[in-house]
Amino acid sequence: MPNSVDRPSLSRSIEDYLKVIYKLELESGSAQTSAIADALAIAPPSVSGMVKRLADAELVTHVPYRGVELTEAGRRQALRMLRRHRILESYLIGHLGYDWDDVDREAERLEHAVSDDLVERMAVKLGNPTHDPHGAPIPSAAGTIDPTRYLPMTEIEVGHAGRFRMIGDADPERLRFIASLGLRPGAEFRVLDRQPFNGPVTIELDGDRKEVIGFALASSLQCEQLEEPTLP
Amino acid sequence: MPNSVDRPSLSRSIEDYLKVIYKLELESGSAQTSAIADALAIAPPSVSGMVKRLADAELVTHVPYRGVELTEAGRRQALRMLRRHRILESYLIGHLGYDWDDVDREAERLEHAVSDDLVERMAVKLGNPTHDPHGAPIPSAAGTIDPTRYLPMTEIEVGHAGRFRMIGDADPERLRFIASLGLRPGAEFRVLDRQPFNGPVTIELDGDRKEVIGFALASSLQCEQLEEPTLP
DNA sequence: AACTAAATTTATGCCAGCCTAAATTAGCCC
DNA sequence: GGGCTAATTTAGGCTGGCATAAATTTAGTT
Repeated sequence: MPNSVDRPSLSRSIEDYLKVIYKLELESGSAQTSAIADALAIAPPSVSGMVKRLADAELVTHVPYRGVELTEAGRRQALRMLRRHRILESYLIGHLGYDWDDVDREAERLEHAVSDDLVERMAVKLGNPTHDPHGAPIPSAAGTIDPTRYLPMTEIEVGHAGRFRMIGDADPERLRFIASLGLRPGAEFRVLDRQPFNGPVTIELDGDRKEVIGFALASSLQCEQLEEPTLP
Repeated sequence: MPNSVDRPSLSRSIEDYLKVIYKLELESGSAQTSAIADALAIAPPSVSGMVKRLADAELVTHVPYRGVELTEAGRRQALRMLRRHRILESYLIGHLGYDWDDVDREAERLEHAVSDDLVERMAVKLGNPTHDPHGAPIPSAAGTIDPTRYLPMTEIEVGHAGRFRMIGDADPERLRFIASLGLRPGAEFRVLDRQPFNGPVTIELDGDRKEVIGFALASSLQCEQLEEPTLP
């Protein structure tokens, strides 16, 4: 089986664009120029230029003034980057003593440099995990990913129990705050109170009453709503 | 202690130039434009251009038409790269199952991406080694390096014993050949015969007679000549 | 239907790093 | 010291990837 070598190996920039476009499609269904520019902290015209190149390389399709969509090849590459990132995070935490909250920067640097071979070696050392320490699913080497969608904590109904599944965020400060509340992937809680407009959510966790504050925070906590309250 | 952050962090290209210039200075005492171009597999005019930028950044001094010399800052950066490379090689071999002979490519990619923090974490996991698996000395985090110079195997006198110390080469084929002879850093041998002009060297190793062939090969084997023959 | 605000694209320009071709310099030989 | 050769530098060009300013399109009023 002649490994699919001799693909031109994407530039660091292109890899970042694909990753961001993938995330935007997932979160909001579409990837618009200004959203990409925002996420990459560059000016919108620069995105227009790159989008042209990505479309030429058939990694995205582009409808002018409307936004961009990953092609099959583009999605494959994006998932490959996501796998690298999450395997790297897992390895750095598991084998090199990195903390939950500050591993993202390092993984971000390395994901553009490691070979597929090294990623797979790390995966083996980790026991081929399917989820990273933040609870996020790790795409398989073949490019498939667990499609389960969870709810933001802000949408779980008052009185219901929930299980915290993953944190879709990499900001160290937020991660530290979440960890300080005792929220880890798999943790079960009950929603005691909830303010409208994605306001604070009050939960009971491990017998304690805790307040989860801030729109960006509670809405980035991906949870599953449990049918039967587990804390009656 | 405000860590020396906010240095502009050298580009990948610049890091490669500094590494190559360091090696050339070490091997032949001077670093000339064409030698740099050769080592990096780029055209000489490109080197001229980069040398100008390196000189502007005070990483090298440049005497037109004469060559280039690392400044103190340049040498510091070169040693930092060497430390990264050798720690990475050691870690990949020791903890991720890489082989002696094909670890170089991976380390070469990673050395531009890893953070100093990660390098030091790997060094700790390895027990702060002073030499890598090829026998090459690893610069300290402070930027000092074991200055010991060994002899190429081709210069050890017939009848004398020697100790193999390090292989100054990364070519996988050569490394495999050397490994197949049983030559590992620390191995002791006796020179039985030696052809002039860096020709083949015949040695006795572990009781067997072996022939080390090829100029580039035997001369890249750095050895120490033992005063008292150990195999009488 | 026309006007306006916001998003997007086009037009230009800059820098890093590479290239080739042409000009320059160094080193050597007689 | 003149001339040849090899090494080096200058000149000019290209691509990737960013920027700003100006033009264009979309969408939401009214």
